[in-house]
Amino acid sequence: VTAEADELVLNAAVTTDLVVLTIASGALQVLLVKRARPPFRGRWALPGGFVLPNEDLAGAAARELREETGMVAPSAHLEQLASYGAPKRDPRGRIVTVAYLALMADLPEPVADTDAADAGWHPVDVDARPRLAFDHETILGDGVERARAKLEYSSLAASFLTEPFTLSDLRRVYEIVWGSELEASNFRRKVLATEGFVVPTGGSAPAEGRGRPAALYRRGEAVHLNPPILRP
Amino acid sequence: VTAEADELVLNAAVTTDLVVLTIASGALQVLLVKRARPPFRGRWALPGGFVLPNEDLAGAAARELREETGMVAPSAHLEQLASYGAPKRDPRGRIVTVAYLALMADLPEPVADTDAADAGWHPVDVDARPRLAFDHETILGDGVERARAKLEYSSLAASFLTEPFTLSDLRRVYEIVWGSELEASNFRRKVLATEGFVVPTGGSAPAEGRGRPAALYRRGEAVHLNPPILRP
DNA sequence: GCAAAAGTGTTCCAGGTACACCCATGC
DNA sequence: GCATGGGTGTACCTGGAACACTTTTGC
Repeated sequence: VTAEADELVLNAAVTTDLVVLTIASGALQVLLVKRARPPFRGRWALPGGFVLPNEDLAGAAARELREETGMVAPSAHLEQLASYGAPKRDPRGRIVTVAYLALMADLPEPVADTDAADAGWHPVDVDARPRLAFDHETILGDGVERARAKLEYSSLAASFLTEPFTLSDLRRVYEIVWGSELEASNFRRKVLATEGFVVPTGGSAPAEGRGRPAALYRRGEAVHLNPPILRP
Repeated sequence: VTAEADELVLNAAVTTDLVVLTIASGALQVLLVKRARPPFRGRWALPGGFVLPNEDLAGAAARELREETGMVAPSAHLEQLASYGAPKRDPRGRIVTVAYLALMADLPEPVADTDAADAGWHPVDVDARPRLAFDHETILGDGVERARAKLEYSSLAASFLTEPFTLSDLRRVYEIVWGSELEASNFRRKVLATEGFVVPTGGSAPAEGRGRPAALYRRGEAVHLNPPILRP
C-alpha cells in the first residue's frame, strides 16, 4: 500500500454565505443580492461565494463582506453561524456552505458585484421582503435567532451603532432586534451596572428635537455581559 | 454564455468529525481513535470521515457515531458544533470538517473500525490523555465548552444517563462536567421546579450502599430550562 | 447507635420590575 | 407654560445561596 493510495478525493464545493444584519428605518435589515445567473436567476439570496485555495473560512467571509459592503472586518462583528450541506440544496451539485453572521452599523450603500444584478437592504420580517433562493430562508432564520440570543449575554448590540451613541440608541437596538419594548430607566441601570459595557465620552448631546439632551457613550472593553440583559 | 460555463468546481474534501462525550469513572471522557494511516499515523484523533454523496451533514455524523459506538442517533444527543477549514489544517490538501457534538451514556465499548488501529474513551482533561492530531485539540475544546454551556439552559444533562436515574446521578453529571460542586438540596429544588425536566417513575431506589434510597426519575419532555441552572 | 445519603424548611440577599418623580431642553 | 425625552429614587417581589434539620437506609 503506497501513500498514493490515500490521494485526496475532493467531494464538494465549499462556499461561505453571509447573514449581514443592520438596523435602518427602525427595522432589522438583511443584506441581499439579486442573482444574475442560474440557478434561481433573478431571485434574491444571501451574499456569498467560493472559498479560495489559500483562505481560511473566516477569511473568505471577511472578503465577501468587504466586497459587498466595503466594510472591513474589525469595524463589523463577524462570527461563524453554522454549516449547511443537504445533498440537494443546490441543483448544481454538492455545495456545502459555511454561513457567517455579521452585525454592522447602517453606513455603506451596498454595491452589486459581478455575480449580482442588484444588492440592497431588506427587512428581515418575512412579510416585508422577497423570498430567498436555495435554503437561505433557513440560514437567515438561524442568523436572526443567533443575533437575538447574543444580545442577551454579550455587548454586541453596540455593533449596530456608530460611536458615539446614547443609551436610548442602544435601547432601541434591543427593542428593534427583539421586537419588544424595554423599560428605559431599568435598561439604563443594567447597562451602566455592567462594568465595561459602555464608557461615557464626557461629550454632551446633540439636541435633536425636544427633550433633555442625552449623554454620549462609546463601546467598552467588555464582551460578555454579567448579569445578562434578558428578553422580556 | 451557456449553462456549461457555470460547471461546478469541487474545491475541497468535506468530512465530519465527532466530539463524543460521556461520563465514566467519575470523569468526562471523549471518544478517540488511533490513526492507522498517515498523516499523524499512530496519533490519537477525533473519529470522523468523509461525507458521502447522498448524505446530509447530520446524516454523515450519525453514521460515524453508529460505526464507532454502535449507538443509534435518537438514543444519543447529536448537534452541529462548528466548521474548521484552515488551508493547512490537513497536509493532504483542503479538507473542511463540520464538527458534531454527541452526548451519550457510558454503555458501549467502542470498536476500532477500518481506519483506526485502536479506539477508546479518554478523559478530556488535557493532562490525562494523549495529544491529538490535526486541529482536534481546538475542536475538542470547543465541544467541551459547548457541552458546559448547554447544561445551563437545556435538559441535556440527562443524555449522559441511562434511565431510570436519581437526582444525585443528575447532579453528579453537572458536577463532573462543570468541575465544581453543587449544593444538593438547592439543585433538587431547581430541577423539580422546572416543569418537564424529569418525571418520577414512582419506582423506589436500589439500595446501593449506605444511606436512604433515592427516588427514580426519567427524562421529561422539556428541552429548554427556564429558569436556567447556572454555573457557580 | 452511628454514618451516610435523601429530602424538607427557612432565612437572607441580590437582582429584576414597576412606577413615581425630578431635570433639561424645544416650542 | 407645556410636552418630551433624560435621568434618579424606591418599593415590591422572585429566585438563588447557605444551612439547619428530619428521614431512611446499612452496618
